[in-house]
Amino acid sequence: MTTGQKLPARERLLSAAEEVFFHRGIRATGVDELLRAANVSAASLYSHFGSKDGLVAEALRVRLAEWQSVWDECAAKAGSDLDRLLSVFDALDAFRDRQPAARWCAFLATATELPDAGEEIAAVLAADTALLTDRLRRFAQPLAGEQAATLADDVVLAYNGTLAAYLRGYPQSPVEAGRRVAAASAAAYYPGR
Amino acid sequence: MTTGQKLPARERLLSAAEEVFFHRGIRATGVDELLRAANVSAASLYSHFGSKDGLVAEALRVRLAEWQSVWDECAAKAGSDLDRLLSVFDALDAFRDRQPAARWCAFLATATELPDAGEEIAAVLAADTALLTDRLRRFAQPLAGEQAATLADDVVLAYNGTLAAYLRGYPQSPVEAGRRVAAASAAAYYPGR
DNA sequence: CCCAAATCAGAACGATCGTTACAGTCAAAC
DNA sequence: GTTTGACTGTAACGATCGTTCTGATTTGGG
Repeated sequence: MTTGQKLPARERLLSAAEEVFFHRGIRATGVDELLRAANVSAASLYSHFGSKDGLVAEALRVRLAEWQSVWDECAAKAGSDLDRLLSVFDALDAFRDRQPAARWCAFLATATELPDAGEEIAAVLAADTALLTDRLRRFAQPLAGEQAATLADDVVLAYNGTLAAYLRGYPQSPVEAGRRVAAASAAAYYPGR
Repeated sequence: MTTGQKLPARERLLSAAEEVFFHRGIRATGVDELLRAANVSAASLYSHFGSKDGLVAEALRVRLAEWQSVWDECAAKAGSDLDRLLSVFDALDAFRDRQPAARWCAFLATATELPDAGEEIAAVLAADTALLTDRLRRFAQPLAGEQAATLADDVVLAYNGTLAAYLRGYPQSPVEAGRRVAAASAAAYYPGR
């Protein structure tokens, strides 16, 4: 089966939600299909999460926390200011290695699938963008000084483009291309060059 | 009303589909809601397009043709090889001026919303990517020579990132940032520098 | 052992989905 | 003036949606 049998129902639900919602799509996956994948009864879902949207929100929160911790590790390994700025691409590689389920970015996909999402879901999507921008602005500061915010914009854009490349199927090596583009952008901000 | 009353039903359907499918979402919009927006009866929809998916596919084909023609105009105005390569961003500005309906990219949004889309829809999405890559590789040739394909990859990635920026709400000026990123990438390929 | 919490299977709810059928209306073409 | 074709409004189809309910079964701690 897709999920270990001995975990409590709550964990099985989150695990199945990650697999099926972010791979086949949230709206494309009925609750019954999810329950079958998680090997869980309907009552368990609604007692734990209140609604399908509640489960989606919690799955997104879990995913955001894991993404942040993976990025933490990659950023800590960076040997230079530039490496630290580009560590978001290392994190993308590492994250996708252990989460091969999602077709592209779970947060952007959710924003597309649920344009009228409740505030609980919207808050997680906003937190993802906030994590990205805050951290990249901090990492860009030693490289670009006063222009750190603009360089961060460039890296976010390259990051967006890398994620969308998984969806489009082009370019074929998204992280490689994204890192190259981000590095070229960063080079333009080096003082004295 | 949203649509002129004197156009034939087929045109009203396509116009409403563009507005409502690509703004509120395809799955989020029921057929009944679309029929009300188009001021058309259900029988007209199914006699003209066969199914909801058929209408989606035709709306995407129309949109792709318009996008291509807008890009044609912008590319023709380019004053240099670099301008021609970056004209895809001018086209994005021009296209979104007259099509303020879509939340971000109709093709990538459809790929997200309908991961199991039929081949009719999938063909239009593939055609969009093919248009993008073929043209950008041609435009990149005078700038990057043998590395034209790689430069085209970079520009596609910056273009992807620009589109996704509309969805994420960041960076706040997507086209401006996308153009800047693409230009920085292109500069790295100039021969003799 | 016993109690209480967790979880189960399964039926059923009303709502909405995409689609089809039916009969009536209108305008132009012959 | 009649015929034809496009289009209309409305009702209904079966399927699926998210959710709730009932009642039995399992499970772990005192």
